[in-house]
Amino acid sequence: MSNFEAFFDYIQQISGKLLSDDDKHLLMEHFKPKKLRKRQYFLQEGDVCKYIGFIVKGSARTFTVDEKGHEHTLKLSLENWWLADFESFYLLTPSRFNIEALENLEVLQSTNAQIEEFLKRIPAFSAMSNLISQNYTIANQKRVQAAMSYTAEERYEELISSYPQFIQRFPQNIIASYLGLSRETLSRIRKNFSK
Amino acid sequence: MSNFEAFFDYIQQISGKLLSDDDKHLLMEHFKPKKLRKRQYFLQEGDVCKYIGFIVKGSARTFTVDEKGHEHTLKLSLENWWLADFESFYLLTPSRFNIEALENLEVLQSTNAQIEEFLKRIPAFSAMSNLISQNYTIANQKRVQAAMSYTAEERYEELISSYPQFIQRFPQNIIASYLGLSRETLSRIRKNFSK
DNA sequence: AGAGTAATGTGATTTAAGTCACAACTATAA
DNA sequence: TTATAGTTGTGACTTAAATCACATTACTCT
Repeated sequence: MSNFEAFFDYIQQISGKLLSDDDKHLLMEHFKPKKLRKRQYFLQEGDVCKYIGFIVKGSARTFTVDEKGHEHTLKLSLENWWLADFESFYLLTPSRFNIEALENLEVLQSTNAQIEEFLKRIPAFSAMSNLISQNYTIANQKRVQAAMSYTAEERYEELISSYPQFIQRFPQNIIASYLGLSRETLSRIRKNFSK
Repeated sequence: MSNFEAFFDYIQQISGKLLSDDDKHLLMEHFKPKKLRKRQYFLQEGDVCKYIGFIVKGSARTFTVDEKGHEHTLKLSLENWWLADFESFYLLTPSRFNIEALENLEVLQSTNAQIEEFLKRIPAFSAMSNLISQNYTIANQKRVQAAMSYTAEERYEELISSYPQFIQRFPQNIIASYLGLSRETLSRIRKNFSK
């Protein structure tokens, strides 16, 4: 099935290791395809994040809603990214986040217990996991730095250079909430930019 | 040596696995004790972060200086934490950060190549590493959320509840730069608080 | 012990960004 | 195809926090 081919390629490419036929069967057996339509929820605030999803097609955002009703987008996720609230997923605690499909979404999903199995039994999976952890750590560090040290304009420029796809693919109100800005401020920054 | 005892305890406690005598010898052979006096640098901007340190005693901060000369503290680190710019350490790229001892500092340090060896050869070390990655991911997620969604007051309250030690141990200008505030604003927030 | 440096407090002023309000435009769905 | 909801732009006003300036207090180093 083509979904899985892309997934296998991803694991092999990141890890630099090959998956055996047995490995592939194990993964196919325990990763379940799941489809969400635009605006459906992968995870709702208060629920435990039981599944981690590998995005085959589509996009999603992870966000909170504060007391004033403002949404704060923590993460935007595209094809070949992992989708979960890792805090809730690892610790099995209720999530403070919502994860919503921004476009029709196809994921391959599995549980924490299964992931532990894959890590033990599939060397390529384990190597991929370690590298992904590293990348997340690096990306998070950058994001913290940007949030703390940069002005609104600088954060927008940084986003354009790091994730140009986001600008194309997501509406401005989502981008604004990802950058920690009001949509009006983002609109004004864009106006200055185009000059 | 007592330095290593605390280190071994840490690994065993986090991983839930025991270190064999061989494991311990391997670690002692390749983790080198290093002392820094207050205000000395563990890492300077522009250098590659060749070493990761396990803090046995003391504290440090990871920070950048922007064009206006303002310092932004990304991370504060205490005993039993790991000290490195992970981006530079993993990728061997020049670091954008400085890491400075805030108090006299004792670390056990090792290189990326050695860490790879420990991960392969010491199950307790590998298990510890995976759990630490998880914890970092969770902590970073919280920090991003706080930076993006919370007001100055809320960030200060959150710090008090998450890391009360920080308030005792670090001067206010450092805390302010960690929270992404001017020192004056932090001073005023504290004034309100004590009422 | 005393000079020099670093850390903190506080008022006055400025500024970046948020908020509010409304208009214009663009999807989407019945 | 028209009604409805969602998205974007823009002006007027407000506000949280930064900046500037100076006083006070606490370290630390020889």
